[in-house]
Amino acid sequence: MDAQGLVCNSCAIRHRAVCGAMSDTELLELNRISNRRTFEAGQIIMADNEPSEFFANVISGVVKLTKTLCDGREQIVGLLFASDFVGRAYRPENQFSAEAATNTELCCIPRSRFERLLGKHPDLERRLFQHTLNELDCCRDWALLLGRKSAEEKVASFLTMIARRVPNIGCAHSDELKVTRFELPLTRADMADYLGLTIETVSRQITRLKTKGLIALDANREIVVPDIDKLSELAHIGPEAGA
Amino acid sequence: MDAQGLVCNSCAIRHRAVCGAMSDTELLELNRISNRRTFEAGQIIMADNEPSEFFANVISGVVKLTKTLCDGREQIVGLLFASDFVGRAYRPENQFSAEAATNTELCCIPRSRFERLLGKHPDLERRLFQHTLNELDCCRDWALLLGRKSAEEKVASFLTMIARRVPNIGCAHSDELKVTRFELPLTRADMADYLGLTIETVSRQITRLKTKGLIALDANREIVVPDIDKLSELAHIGPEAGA
DNA sequence: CGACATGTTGAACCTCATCAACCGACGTGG
DNA sequence: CCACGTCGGTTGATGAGGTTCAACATGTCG
Repeated sequence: MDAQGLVCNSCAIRHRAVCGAMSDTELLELNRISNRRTFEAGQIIMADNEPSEFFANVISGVVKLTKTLCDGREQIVGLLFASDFVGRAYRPENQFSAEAATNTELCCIPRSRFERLLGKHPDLERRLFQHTLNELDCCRDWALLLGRKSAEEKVASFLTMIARRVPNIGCAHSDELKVTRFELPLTRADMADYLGLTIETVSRQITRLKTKGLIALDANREIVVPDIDKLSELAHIGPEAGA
Repeated sequence: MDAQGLVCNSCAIRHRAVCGAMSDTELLELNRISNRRTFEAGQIIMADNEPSEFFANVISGVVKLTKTLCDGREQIVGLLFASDFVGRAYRPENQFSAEAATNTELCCIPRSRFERLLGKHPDLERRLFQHTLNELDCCRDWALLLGRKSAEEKVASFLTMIARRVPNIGCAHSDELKVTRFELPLTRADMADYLGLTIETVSRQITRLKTKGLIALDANREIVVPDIDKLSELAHIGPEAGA
């Protein structure tokens, strides 16, 4: 039974998440074995190379997947947003750790039960497969960014991606003027780890974009983008890439 | 019917490729709809953002997946070796182009027929899914490399990965002395595009490894690694990562 | 208030990119 | 047969883009 007594049926991410594959009756079954959990920013959800006993859907918040070298260098190899799936099917442990980047709400499902479900419902498995294919596409976009883009392009790419995937903050003129406004879900340190840069470089590039007039900061984490097209042009993002 | 009259049953990659999921009778079906094709080094197999009419298994050779920025910067976002799968299920086009890095032999299957097969054989789909999961793992390893490793570590990582995935060349002392010896399937330019470096840096790092005694060159493309453990130590590769 | 975390800015340094010259192998055509 | 161009690769000199180290600013919490 769901911890909060909520039913999957009314779940905010029901249609976009893997559960979108399931019929109402199947959802009842899923509902019985899933439970919501919250993680505070910084908490480890799944540890590197340790078996985890559950899978999860992200309901709200952002989860970062990180790899760490023995000498402490760190790289974020994936970001998960609402409706994304956490965990590695067919293998109990990941080769990276999953950590809450912000306060996060997850819908958790015990590993064994979910795998049984996968075996029974080909539609569910197919849906998860497609999710994985999309993740692979994103990862490859990111490889291009990490290997070939300048610091400025990296930061601009990151901001355009976040603008697309994070709920926008309404403001008076947002609709008429196409102003985009959102809260950064990551610290400068996390941004650096995601972009293959240092904190200082990220900070400098942000002030550079600011002086260029491409973005404005209402607070350290609150970004206003007057013209998202200009920003993404600077980012050298191909058609529909970036997330 | 297979072009060479070969049956899948006796295929060299039968057990490692996705077809490993299929029974003998199913293989007969697969055999009817598949055909072998060869591609010379440099030939495009699937073009960026263009629908391709077939999927394929790599039988021999190496295929590179590349993304190109509008200004010509290029990044290889994946390498495929024998038994790997080419193509994107559930979507006719890729967001990158697939190109033969060496002379390559592929086992091609028409897109529509293969997708019908996928629908009929959940085992096949599961197998392809697992293949995709592995590819995603590799891609994330590579993100760590691209984002956080030095040029020397990158080249060392690349060589250890290739040593593991490419058929080794036998030589007199290879067995007793644990000497690894293989042919590089990529030009320096391709290596640079894979590692997020320039040709010159790759070349310099190779000569550096040579003077350090970590590798030796019999020819430009023929690498001898006296002690693979030392090399992979320098590469800072975690447990079982790198491919 | 002080301690701590997050973020910005400055100066010096270093890795790697850039530009350029050069080498050897190979193929081609006069 | 040799001159020539091309391709893959190496090496050198130079400089720019990012890192590193350090100081400082701001905000939050006990």
